Amino acid sequence: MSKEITSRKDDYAQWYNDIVLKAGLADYSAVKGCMVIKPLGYALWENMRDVLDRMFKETGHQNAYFPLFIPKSFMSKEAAHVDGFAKECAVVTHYRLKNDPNGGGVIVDPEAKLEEELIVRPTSETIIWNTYKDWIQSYRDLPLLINQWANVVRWEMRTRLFLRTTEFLWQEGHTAHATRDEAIEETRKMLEVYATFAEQYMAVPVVRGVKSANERFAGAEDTYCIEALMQDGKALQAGTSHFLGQNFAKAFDVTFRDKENNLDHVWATSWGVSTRLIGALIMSHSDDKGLVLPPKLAPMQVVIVPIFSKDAAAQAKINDTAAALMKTLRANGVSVKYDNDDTTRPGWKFAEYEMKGVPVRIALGARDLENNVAEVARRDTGEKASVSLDGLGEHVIGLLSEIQDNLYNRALTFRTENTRKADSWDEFVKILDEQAGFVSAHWDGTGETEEKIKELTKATIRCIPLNNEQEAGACILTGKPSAQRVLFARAY
RNA sequence: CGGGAAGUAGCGCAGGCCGGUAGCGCACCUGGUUUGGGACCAGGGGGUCGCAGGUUCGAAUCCUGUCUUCCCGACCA
Repeated sequence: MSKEITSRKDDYAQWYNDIVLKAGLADYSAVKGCMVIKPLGYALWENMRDVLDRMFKETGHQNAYFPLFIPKSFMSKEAAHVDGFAKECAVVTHYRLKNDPNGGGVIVDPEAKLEEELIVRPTSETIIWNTYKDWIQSYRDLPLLINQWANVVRWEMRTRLFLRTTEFLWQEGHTAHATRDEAIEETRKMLEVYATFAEQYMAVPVVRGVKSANERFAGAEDTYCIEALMQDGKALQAGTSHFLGQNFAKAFDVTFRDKENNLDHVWATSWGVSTRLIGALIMSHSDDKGLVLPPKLAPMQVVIVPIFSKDAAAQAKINDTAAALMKTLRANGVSVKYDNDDTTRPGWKFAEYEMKGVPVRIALGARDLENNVAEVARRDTGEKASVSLDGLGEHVIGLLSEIQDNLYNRALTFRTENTRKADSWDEFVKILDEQAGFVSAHWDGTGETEEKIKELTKATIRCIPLNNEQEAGACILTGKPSAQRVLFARAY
């Protein structure tokens, strides 16, 4: 296997693939469009999931689980929803195989055709709302705040590791409320949970905003989103939170009695983030040496690499020093590994842990111990320093926190530098072609104009930022009046 | 489904025009020396050259067909 990875600047897509494959996050699988998430990738997902799950519970949500299969008829109950998902559904038509009477392998048993086909969930609104009908009778049953950790399948034409796979892992929250305002508040609250997670844990700065009608979730009244900017200047939708109005409640007839005994449909939200976040993480921080992980999510935060010594006493001292350091770090909740594998050499280990994104590496050799120091290398900047063994544990803990902050600040600076205002069509196109990034520009508010801009430039409206500054202007394409700028970009 | 490219060892590739013993790098196995940025020496294992036909004394190589994969579009978290 080649040890080199393609440079970010030469071929960003290839660089991204190299990182995923060579750092050992995931692999292509036997099933086209699906991927195998390898232990490192899965450990990362577990860490993300643990933090998010805690945040969901702190905001009053409970986990539940709904079926993988959805009766086909459910999909047609909400008109916009079926329009959005019909083109990418996997369908189960039979429930049995049999030996091929003509020899060879097995065939689908034609006798075993399902009366009603089952859809492999592309998202669970329909099956969940069909269930909520039975769970909700009274305002006393509200709000209903449920989250599900699950896999979903969307039969996409083209896939990319983590960013768009046929099957992916995610969480989907589905809530029901007595009032419109309460549901909107929930939608915004969960958006803020996502934004906090992205910024404080992933160290990825995000723009909180609302989608234009064209980009809205199929069946939503409003789609809120967090948008991040990747290192190649393309935007990535990192999470969405939808205000569903009463659309699904009406489609599945979910009603409740309020305190005055009036009957009304409930108000709904849904929100989700997926393994795509791992793609966002990679494309925000990593470099030509491989993955760079934020300390708060890294499965391994510190690795200690011994420089073996032939002198048994010196070697024993190296082992003892490492053991003491590990004890201190573990007592402080830091995950640390002592890599005393003697079949690979230090240089190989250095490169390997850089590829895997381990935030801090400590090298311990006889020469260091004579001077009562260790070599401490940080992954984010590549800096190496000799640090005294006295208080090394505290130093490392501080360094992890510093790396976390540095990654966020670096990404924020990148985004700030790559967010530009355009006031004319020429300027708009020029920025997209020559510099990429977010472009803040006036738009006349119509779907037709948005569509036209997408056709001409491949750029879409990523969002209308929340608390957007109101400013009179003219649409960059049509010149019609506009009350505010919106954020455009080419996107994943 | 349109437009490109490629299928040869686990991975990455050469060979192909000009048909004649199937090669290289990495990885793997054994033994030894090593260990401060992807070690070195010696030895070893592994391939019906995508598949099916054809031409030929002889095909990885030429011809025909076919299948698959990847990249670029349409679709999208």
